[in-house]
Amino acid sequence: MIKNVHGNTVDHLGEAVVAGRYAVGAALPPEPLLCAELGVSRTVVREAVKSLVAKGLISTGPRVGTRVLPEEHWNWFDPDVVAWQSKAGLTPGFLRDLQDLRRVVEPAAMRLAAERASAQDIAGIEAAFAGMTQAVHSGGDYITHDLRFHQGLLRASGNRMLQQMSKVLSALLRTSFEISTSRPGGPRSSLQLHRAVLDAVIAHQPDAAETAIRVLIDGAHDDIEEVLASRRHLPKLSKPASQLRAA
Amino acid sequence: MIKNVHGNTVDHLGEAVVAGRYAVGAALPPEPLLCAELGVSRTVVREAVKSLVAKGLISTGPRVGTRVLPEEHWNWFDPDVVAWQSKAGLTPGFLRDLQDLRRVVEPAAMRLAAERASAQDIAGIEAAFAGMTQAVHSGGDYITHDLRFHQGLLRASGNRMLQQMSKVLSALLRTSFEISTSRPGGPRSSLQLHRAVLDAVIAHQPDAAETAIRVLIDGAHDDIEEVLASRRHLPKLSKPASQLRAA
DNA sequence: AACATATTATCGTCATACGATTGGACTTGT
DNA sequence: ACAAGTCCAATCGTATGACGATAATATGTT
Repeated sequence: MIKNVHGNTVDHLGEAVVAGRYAVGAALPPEPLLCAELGVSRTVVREAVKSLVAKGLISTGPRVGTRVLPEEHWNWFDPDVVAWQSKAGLTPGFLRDLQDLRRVVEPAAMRLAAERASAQDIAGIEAAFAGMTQAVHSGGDYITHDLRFHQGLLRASGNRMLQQMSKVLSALLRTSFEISTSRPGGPRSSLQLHRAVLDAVIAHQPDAAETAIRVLIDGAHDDIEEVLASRRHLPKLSKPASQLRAA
Repeated sequence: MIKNVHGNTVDHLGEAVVAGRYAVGAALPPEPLLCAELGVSRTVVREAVKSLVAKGLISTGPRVGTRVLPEEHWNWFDPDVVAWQSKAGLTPGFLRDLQDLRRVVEPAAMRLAAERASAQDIAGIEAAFAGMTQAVHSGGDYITHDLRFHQGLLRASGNRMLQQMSKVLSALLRTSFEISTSRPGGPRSSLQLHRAVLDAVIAHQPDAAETAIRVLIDGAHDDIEEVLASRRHLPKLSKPASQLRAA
């Protein structure tokens, strides 16, 4: 279980902060206490704290302690931060932000991809699509290939920043996937929609690519909104898969 | 000059990595050497290295050393990373990525801002605009207020991720500003364009807001492309202001 | 009551030592 | 000579102890 002390410590502290275990502006326990709690040396605690500082989660200072920064300082494009948030439970607000982002970014990225995608890009996306197809027909890890599919398309946009968003958006895609698989015929129809996007990109048709991805996104959007509406009384949506299957 | 050892060390190393002083995949000097170079203890070097690891710039391992990761791992939404890149010199490729991003994000964000902006948001943006106006007429720090203006609008979108992009986009805005001020009547006409955006947001008119920001963005876009085209023979565009004034 | 001063909790930095990992050199057997 | 297994050493990883630096709090003085 224990692999490397530093990584575990960063995850533990990062998770605790993102989950809201310490209020914004409040101080974490002093370093000696954290050492005792986690059973590691001060060296490890300090390096872990520095990592969280680098991600904008906390700030430190002599006498003032280690304090949780307001959320607007958190680096929401950091894969770790998003992972911790996902683990702690995706709040409706966070999901909505992700949906906004996706609706802004993916259509534009598809346009760029249709204009710029290289043969290598296409090959990678085709491979991902093949994996999705196989997963639907003969069983397999659909979500992984689905993520690769979207990641490949963003990469094909040839833009560093758009590319990086795939890491963040994958949190939304995962949730979306959990929902769509709970409906009859979800994956099969989804497969066609994905194919349409890829075909448009291959044919270098930005308009068609944008239209196709919009259909895909809107479907996922409606699914998620429906679930959010039906669960409005719950503060958080954690472990979406199990909750949805129970619904 | 020397404020805090850790911050200086992180900046020094981060700058060196982003500037390409060490090739991708190559190893930085071993920790003891870095200690000697920078005149700090190993503790400081290690914590600085951990910070860069947290930002996705490098990875470490026993015997393998501290190696520079491929650029796709770099966290381009981290304010520090962008700042180091700006300091090292904005490459044409980086500027183009930023322009793509801006053209994707800002119009959509203006729509959201027009729908959701609170009175407090508006007040902040008005204050920034007042600062811009004053800077144009009676002299002052135009760029700071300009950045606040755009930052305020992104904040008004009510979306955490869009909000964070202001930090990244400000690198582009700064460059754009340097260029526009070098043309006759640049700031004055720019002021009108900004006013149009703000008015549309206040009036809750998403379409008008999007149209207005597009005009603003396209103007900046053309300016930058023109400069990039005229300087195609130069590998990097660093210190754009002085270079442009000399042109 | 206002201001200057001392106290102290907490992080910041340094120094040293040893453990853990891994790439490369070395040895060995065929 | 070559392949496979073994050993070695470079480098990061972790632990410990000490002292300096900083800023909030308490204290004292006018």
